[in-house]
Amino acid sequence: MGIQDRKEREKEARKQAILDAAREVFFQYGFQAATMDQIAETAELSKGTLYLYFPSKHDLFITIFIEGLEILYNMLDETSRNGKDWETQLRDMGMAYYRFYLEHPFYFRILFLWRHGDMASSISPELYLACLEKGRACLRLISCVIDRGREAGDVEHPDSMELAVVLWGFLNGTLLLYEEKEHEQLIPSTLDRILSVSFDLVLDGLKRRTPCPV
Amino acid sequence: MGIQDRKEREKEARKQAILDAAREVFFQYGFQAATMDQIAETAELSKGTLYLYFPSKHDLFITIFIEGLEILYNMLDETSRNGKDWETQLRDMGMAYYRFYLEHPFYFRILFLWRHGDMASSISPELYLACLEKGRACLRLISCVIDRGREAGDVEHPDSMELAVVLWGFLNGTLLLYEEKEHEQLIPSTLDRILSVSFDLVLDGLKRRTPCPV
Amino acid sequence: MGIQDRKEREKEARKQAILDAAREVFFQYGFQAATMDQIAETAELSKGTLYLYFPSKHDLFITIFIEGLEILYNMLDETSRNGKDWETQLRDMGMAYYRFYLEHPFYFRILFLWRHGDMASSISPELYLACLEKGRACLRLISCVIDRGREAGDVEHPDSMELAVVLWGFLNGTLLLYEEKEHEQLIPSTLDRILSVSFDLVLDGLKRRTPCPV
Amino acid sequence: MGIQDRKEREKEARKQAILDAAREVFFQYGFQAATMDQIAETAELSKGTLYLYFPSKHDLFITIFIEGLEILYNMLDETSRNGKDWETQLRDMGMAYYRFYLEHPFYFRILFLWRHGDMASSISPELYLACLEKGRACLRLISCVIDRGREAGDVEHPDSMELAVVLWGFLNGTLLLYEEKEHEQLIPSTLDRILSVSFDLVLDGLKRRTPCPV
DNA sequence: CATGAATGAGCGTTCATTCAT
DNA sequence: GATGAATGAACGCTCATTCAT
Repeated sequence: MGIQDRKEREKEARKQAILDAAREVFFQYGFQAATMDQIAETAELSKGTLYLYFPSKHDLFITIFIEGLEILYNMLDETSRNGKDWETQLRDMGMAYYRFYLEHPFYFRILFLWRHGDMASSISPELYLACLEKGRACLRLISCVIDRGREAGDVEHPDSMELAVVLWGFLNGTLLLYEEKEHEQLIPSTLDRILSVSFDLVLDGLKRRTPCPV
Repeated sequence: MGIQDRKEREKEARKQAILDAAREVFFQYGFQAATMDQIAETAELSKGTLYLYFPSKHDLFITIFIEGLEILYNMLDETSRNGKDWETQLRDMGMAYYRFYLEHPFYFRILFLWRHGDMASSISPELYLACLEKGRACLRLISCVIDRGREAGDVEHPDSMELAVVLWGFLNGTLLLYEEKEHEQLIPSTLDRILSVSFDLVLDGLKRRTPCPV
Repeated sequence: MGIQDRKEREKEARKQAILDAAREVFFQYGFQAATMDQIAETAELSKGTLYLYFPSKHDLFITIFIEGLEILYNMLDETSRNGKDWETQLRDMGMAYYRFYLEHPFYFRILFLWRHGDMASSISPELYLACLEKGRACLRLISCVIDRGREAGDVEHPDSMELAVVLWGFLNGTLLLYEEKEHEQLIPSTLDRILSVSFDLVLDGLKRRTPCPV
Repeated sequence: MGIQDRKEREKEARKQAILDAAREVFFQYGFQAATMDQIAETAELSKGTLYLYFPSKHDLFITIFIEGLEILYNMLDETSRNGKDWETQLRDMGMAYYRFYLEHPFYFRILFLWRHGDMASSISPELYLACLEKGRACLRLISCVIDRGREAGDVEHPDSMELAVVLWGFLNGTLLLYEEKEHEQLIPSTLDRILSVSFDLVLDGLKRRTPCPV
């Protein structure tokens, strides 16, 4: 029985080696510019072997894509369990996303920056669905926190999932601004400051506005 | 005398025909995947003719890119002159951007979605600077409106350009969410609703919060 | 009648303008790399006009080629009339060729360096024959001088045309050595010196060797 | 063990097949006019395969070029060891060059006839230096023989390398005359005769001229 | 199972030549 | 006669994928 296991393990190890190489190459060059030759060489494997483990360049890429999604999800998930009040927690989750952006800039780029063309049509349906579901899960983590705000009476808006989408878009858009090569010449402020302003603004906007008497 | 003019007009018309074809192809496939063959075929011209009017694929693309930038700028600019109070105007400008997105979705994609690689290095410096300046001009339009809010004492934050960047990023991020092919399965709401929520939230967040007495 | 003449003259002038441009461009870039566009632009004429006066790029080139041949011929011819003794004259003609090389290096290159591929097959037969005849004429000038050496009893070899060919080849080969980009690294001497050695050697070799008595 | 060897041999064979095809095509058309498509078709391989074995058209060409250089060097080198007296040996080396020309006319053309443009700039420096050094080595072989003539007191000129260059140029120039397509109509003698005359003339010119007493 | 040699369609760009005006 | 816009066949080179071993 051990033989079977070992083979299984070796196979998995090989797959990881390929993924490691693909990650490195995709991170450095992006999807289009990366070549299977580069990946094969980096993995110290033959090009043919790549196709034994992954049916296409697209699939290889989407696997890396999902990795990033999972890392992001886990960072958000962990934060969502920190037991703080909803407002602090929401801000923490924003910061967690920011940390993801800082610590895994290449994953961030792959997830939100590089266009994937008609990738959807060229990858297997399972992978496609897996991507979707993971994205939904991230949004759910956020909407849960907002729900707590609503339960506390701090948030008025009735649909917390909608708010989650809005917040997600906000943060994303801000980070993306800084991904442009020219951002220094376009934006007169650091990302840190801009994000700080964003958080304040969003949280203020989110909180129920009790009309001031008089 | 008419002959000269007619020739001029025909030449311009041909240039437009090429741009029309290029727009169509770039819109459908993006910069990388589009080919000069496709553009030539779409324009019903030979490939060589393309190079009579545009020195390279990059130049063709950047011309389309700038078209989009100008359309967007003009829509924002027009709105910025509508003479309404700052809050309404800011909302109107957001809606103008939204209209741009709705009416020119492909331009939107070209401007904000598709990565342009190191396009900067392969286009003429003048074009590059023109692009940057146009982008800055858009941000200035926004910051001007915010300034009016500050002057009216409604906005506390001292740096209106920073706020403009934040708002721009917010709106962008939200729109981008809907650019994903899978958005229907990811987001449980229409873009209309999401944007409405966004505007409310941002404007509420923006306005000076006079601490409620008591 | 004057009108006819003027038209004729204008036509000739146009042809010369084209040739001037072609010469400039061919000299700078060689046959292959030169383009009809460059020539047209240099001539300040349209590309179509070039084809009105010359049936092809090849013909244009061969016309320049013949120009060079005529210059060379005239320089040799002039020298051949200087009335000096045969040995001095032969040396003078060698020097004339060297002067041609120095004063018209681009013509030299066109005549002896740049390969013309199957140019022969793509130009008109008349031009082709004209080239040949001019080349023969040059050789005849040399053989005539040698004949005088034979008549003077200084040269033994019976066929002066053969000797002319040999001398022509000698000089050519020596000059060609210096046309290689790398000649400085290959040849440990200046062209002046090498040619001086060559002339001495050839003239010594040419002169009848009366076996030394004893 | 044999498998490895066989693969190695097959690879080498393929490389040779490509070189054979390239030789054929370059010989027929020269560097510029030859195309990779032609070479691929001649080799009965796909174009991509060519690039598996040679990184560029230039490299393919320079490999053929060096082949020719080595053949020539070896023919000269072999002759330089024949132990005969210097005069006979020098004549033999001339004949060896002539044999090279006769037996490898296309290599001759590649080495001395076709311009290589700025090939120097597009090949690796090592290859470039190797070419130069091989050329120098050929000249050295000649100068060594002349040195023996000087030591024997038969040659007066003090710089045997200079003489070697002169002789090399002489022979080259003569052979080149016969490379012109039109040589039959230009030159009234066979190459054999012309070379024979050349050798006599050069050797006579080379030998010390003891002034005839009386 | 792993290899890596082979494929071939495809790319952006060039340029001699043609031809309607 | 003169124009110059249009052509289209090439070109050198790339690279995702296949398949015999």
